[in-house]
Amino acid sequence: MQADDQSGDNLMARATATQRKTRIQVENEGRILGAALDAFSAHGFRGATIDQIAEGAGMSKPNLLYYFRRKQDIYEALIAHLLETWLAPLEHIDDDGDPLPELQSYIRRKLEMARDFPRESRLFANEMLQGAPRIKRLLETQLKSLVDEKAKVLQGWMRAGRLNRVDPWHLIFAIWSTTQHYADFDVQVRAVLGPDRGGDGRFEDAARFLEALFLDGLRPAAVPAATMPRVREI
Amino acid sequence: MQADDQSGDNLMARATATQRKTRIQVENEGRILGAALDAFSAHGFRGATIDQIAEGAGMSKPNLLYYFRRKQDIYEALIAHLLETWLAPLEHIDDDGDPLPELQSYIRRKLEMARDFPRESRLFANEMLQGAPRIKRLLETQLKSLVDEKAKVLQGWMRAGRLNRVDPWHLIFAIWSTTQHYADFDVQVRAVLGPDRGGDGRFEDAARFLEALFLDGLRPAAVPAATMPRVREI
DNA sequence: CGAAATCTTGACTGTTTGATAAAACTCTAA
DNA sequence: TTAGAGTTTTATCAAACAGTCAAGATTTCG
Repeated sequence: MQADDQSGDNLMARATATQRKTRIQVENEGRILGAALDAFSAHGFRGATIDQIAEGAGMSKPNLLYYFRRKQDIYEALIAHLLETWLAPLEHIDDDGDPLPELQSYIRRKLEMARDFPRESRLFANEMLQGAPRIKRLLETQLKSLVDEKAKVLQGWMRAGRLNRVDPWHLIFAIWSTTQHYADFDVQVRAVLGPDRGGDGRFEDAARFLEALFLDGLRPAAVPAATMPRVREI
Repeated sequence: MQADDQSGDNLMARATATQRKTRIQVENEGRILGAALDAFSAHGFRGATIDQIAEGAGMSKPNLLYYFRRKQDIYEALIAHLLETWLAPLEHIDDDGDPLPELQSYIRRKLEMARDFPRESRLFANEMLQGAPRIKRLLETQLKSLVDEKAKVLQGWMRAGRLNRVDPWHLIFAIWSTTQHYADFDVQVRAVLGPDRGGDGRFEDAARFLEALFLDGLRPAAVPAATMPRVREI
């Protein structure tokens, strides 16, 4: 652990004690973070500029810097908030549930996030492309332990013959990559599908395809009953 | 097609006619493009700086600008070269081959590219994240027609009962995303797999997993012979 | 109301960045 | 060997950039 605990909250510095947020503060910070999400998700940390964000938020640069003292503070506020929501669906996978429905709803949720929060997905992708300099430690601790935990759930299902035996870590990677692809590579997806199929229906088509791929691909094979435990009802 | 055919070759401009490249030219352009690939793939077009690239190439900034007059020229030279190599594996899919082996070798080739050319993969990803401003037209024409062509090959196999019926376009997206994930999200993959499994063996594990996922998932289902054409020998 | 707290702005600073000009140097081929 | 093509460097520029400051405007609340 280290001591770089800047919580994007520079107002604390000038106030003597912790204090409630003003109406204007809430409003402006929201506008700033929204504009910053646009900028950072499209151009990365270095490529985005404060002027650009300020313009997107409809305020002057010094005014923006009144709420977030440094460019980094805005970025870190976004990243911190991002990680929370980004991992929620994975946490939701339930050991007591049935394998295929659990995976199905996980895939669906991740795909919905790609559809509804594409900027967040791109921000995350951008951070990864840069080598995750700001969150590498978090990935190695928080993320790793969460994924390890869920991988063991999947392994349990596989041992019970309720799921085809594959590497559970790589399975999770595959679900991440295929779903997030529809946010991160949206331009490409639209361009390749063309005006007809690249419209709003593309997410439903993707959902259908991904369920076919993962669920059929992972359904336990029909093998002689002697060599493998019976599949439970689903 | 359009007329923006700047082939990153600004030396033509000052020479009266097309001329052969000097030893030094070849050497320096190579060093520049290598350093630029590092910079652009990690920080995107806006985030990368000429100074950074010049330093990576071991030369002064004005010297670099002698070979490529503008930052954009370097970037465009990279992108142009990238698209060629990036689509080669897809073109290689053979209508006359057998479905599963063809897919298997395509997946393997794409995964090898993620392993051997991660910077190229990240450069491409970065361009996508920014909305592909410089190659959108190419995606809509060249890429689309190539993917359409191969999707029809897959559809033919599906109609013949040699491949499970899924959306072929989304199948191609899935292969792209899962394989490129190992280049673009490399930090995350390493962090999650940990020091033990995140080493050099991760690509072989990934290959094993992806083949299990795609090939088992796409193998034609065992259905009554009457309802579906017989599977050809493979 | 009116004073304190909060918010906004214009003007500014030092630095980085993309790009240019011209002089100086090096290589190459006749 | 030497003229000229090709290469490198020094010096420089204007714009873009992150961030500061103090003064003015607005909101909040007793």
